[in-house]
Formats: sequence, C-alpha cells, structure tokens
Amino acid sequence: MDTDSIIPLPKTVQVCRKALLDWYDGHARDLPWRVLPVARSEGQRPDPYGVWLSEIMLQQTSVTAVKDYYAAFLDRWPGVEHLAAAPLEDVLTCWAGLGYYARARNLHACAQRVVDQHGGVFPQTEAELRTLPGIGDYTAAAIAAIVHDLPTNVVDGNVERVMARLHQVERPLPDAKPELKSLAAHYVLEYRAADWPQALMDLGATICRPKNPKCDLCPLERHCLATKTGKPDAYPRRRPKVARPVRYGAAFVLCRDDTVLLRRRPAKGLLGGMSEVPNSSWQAQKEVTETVMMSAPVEANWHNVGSVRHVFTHFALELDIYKAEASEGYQTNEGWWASCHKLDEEALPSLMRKVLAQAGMLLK
DNA sequence: CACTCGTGGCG
DNA sequence: TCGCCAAGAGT
Repeated sequence: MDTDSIIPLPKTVQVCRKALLDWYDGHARDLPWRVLPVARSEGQRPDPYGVWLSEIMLQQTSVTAVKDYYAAFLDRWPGVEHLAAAPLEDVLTCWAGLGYYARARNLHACAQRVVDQHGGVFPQTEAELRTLPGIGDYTAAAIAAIVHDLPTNVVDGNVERVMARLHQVERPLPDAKPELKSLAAHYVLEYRAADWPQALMDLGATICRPKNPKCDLCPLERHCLATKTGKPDAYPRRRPKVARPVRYGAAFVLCRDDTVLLRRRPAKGLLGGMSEVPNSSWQAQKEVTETVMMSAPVEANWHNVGSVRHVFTHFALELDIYKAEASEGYQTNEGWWASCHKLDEEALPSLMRKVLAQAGMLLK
C-alpha cells in the first residue's frame, strides 16, 4: 500500500465498530435472503444457495430490482442442484430484464461446478469461492462472511463510500480502490463477522447514501471527517464521466398472425444468449433508408412504426422500428416464431420488449 | 488494466 | 428530461 495511505486510529476503529453494530441491531433491513442479527445470535444461519443467488443478483443492481427475481428463482429452482439441471435458456428467460446477462450465464455455470465438483455444497473459504465463475473478490468475501461467519474484508460500493467519507479520502475512484480497501480492512473483526459487513452496507444504502446522506441519523457522524470538514456527498471523489455516444440502427418486427420472428443473439458479448427481433448493426451514424432495408430479414412491405431509445452502460441506442406481415410462403431456417401472448416465455432483454411494445406486439 | 457489460429509479 | 449510479466480474 502507498506510504501516504491513511490508517485509522485504533480508538476510532473500536468506537465505530461498536456504534455501527449497535445501530445494526435496531435498523437492519429485513431482506429475503438475510438472517437478522437477533436470529443470528441464536445460531440461525442463512441458506448458502440463497445468499449466493442474492449476491450475484445484487452485483451493480438495486435491492428493489432484485427482490421479485430472487423470489421467482427460488420458487422455480429451490436448490443449486435444480438450477444446475436447468437449460441455460430457461435461466436467461427468468433473468430477462435484470441486465448484465453474463451474470446469468456465470450463475448457471457456477451451479454446475458446485454440483459436479463440490457435491452440491458451496465451498466455505474465500479462496475456493473465488475460483467459481461469477464470484470475484467482493462476492467471495461476502459469502464467506455472511454464511460462515468468517472475518473477511467485504468491500463493495457502499463500503467504499462509507470509508471515503469517514476518512475523507481525496483520491478519486477508481484509483482510490486499494486505499479504501485497506481502510476497510482495519475494521474487520472476528466478533459478529457476518453482521459487520452487512451493517456497513446497510448504513451505506440507507444513511450514508450517495446523495442526500442522512448524517443526523448516522451512528458514525461524530467520527466522520467528511461531515466535519466538508460536504459528505462530495465523497467518494470520482473522475469526470466520459460522454456516452449514441448509436443508430433498425429493428424488424416480422409478424405472422399473432406470432413474431425471433432469433438468438451470439452466446457472448452484449445481451449474449438473449432473444431479439432481427436488426441491423448499430452504427455511429444514421444510415439512409435504402441501406437500412438491406439488413431486413426478408423483402416485405415494411412500415416504420416509430423508434425506441435505450441506454446501455457505455452508449445509447436509437432504433427505428419497422413492421411487416410475412408472406404466406415465407420460410426461414434462422430463428423461430413466438406467440405474442407468450413472450414472457422468451429471453427478451428490456430493449427488445421496448421494440415489441412499440410495434404493438407485446400482448398478455 | 482499461474496457465491456443493463436496467430502472430517483432528484 | 437527464444525469447519476446500484451488494462487480471477466477479459
């Protein structure tokens, strides 16, 4: 670690641990995958499968967005062996709308690894968990701590934010990551090893929020340097964002009675393995109509039925939507016809649901 | 190691 | 309407 990195005073560490754990006893969020501190103190432990599933879903995703998906997954695949036996297509269908679809592919691969190589039992140590697909530094530490009470250093965006404010770290993210992780390591403790990281994350999510932090309710306020000497919501500092470019393209909704033509995207990459309607490549410049029509799946009486705009992580997309009725003899060896009444059974990302809705084909 | 990879909610 | 960003991982 850098010689200029901050080291918290031992006294501060002790007082903050106590204050935050006490706060957690009264303010822990009651989450479906969580065992609350009272039950935990009575020896109750969470289901490793449920904790793992929730942690994967929660990567870069809000609790609100995850809850329904978590319940649906547990209902359909109650254990890791059920999930491992499922076709990947089914997993992607249930994941559709949650985003970052590599997580779903890795989830499935991880379940199969656990069943095939670990007898259906999740490894307990951080190092072993770390080798599984979809489990990185954060998730390995989180599972080891939350499930097995191991004193790991669990560092997510919440913990980074709390540390950056508590110690008023001026170095911007992502450069500050090692420093913030080092700071957090000083607070790790064996006593209540499972509750500590969850307390930190709950504080970050409900009190020490990115915007409008509720410092007056914070159990650590007396020790928080950012609150004393500056505006806490200015931390963690970040590099200025790069502008998000816009890409343009066209999507083709080919209908036959109450069905639409769908196809599968390549297994990896953007929206990998998900379903889509045929569409053009996405370019930085909008192309002329004649060129756009070259990428239609078939010559037909295409009508423009509007456009949709969708924002991805590193670019925005504007798709013009074209719709046509397939002629009687149209044959295709690519894709399949999907009933517009059963589109919930397809692995449609939100972008494609927008497209189908705009074309009037997203019915229930 | 910089880049890729979704989506919805919220001020 | 728009920028911000959430329990990160893989390459």
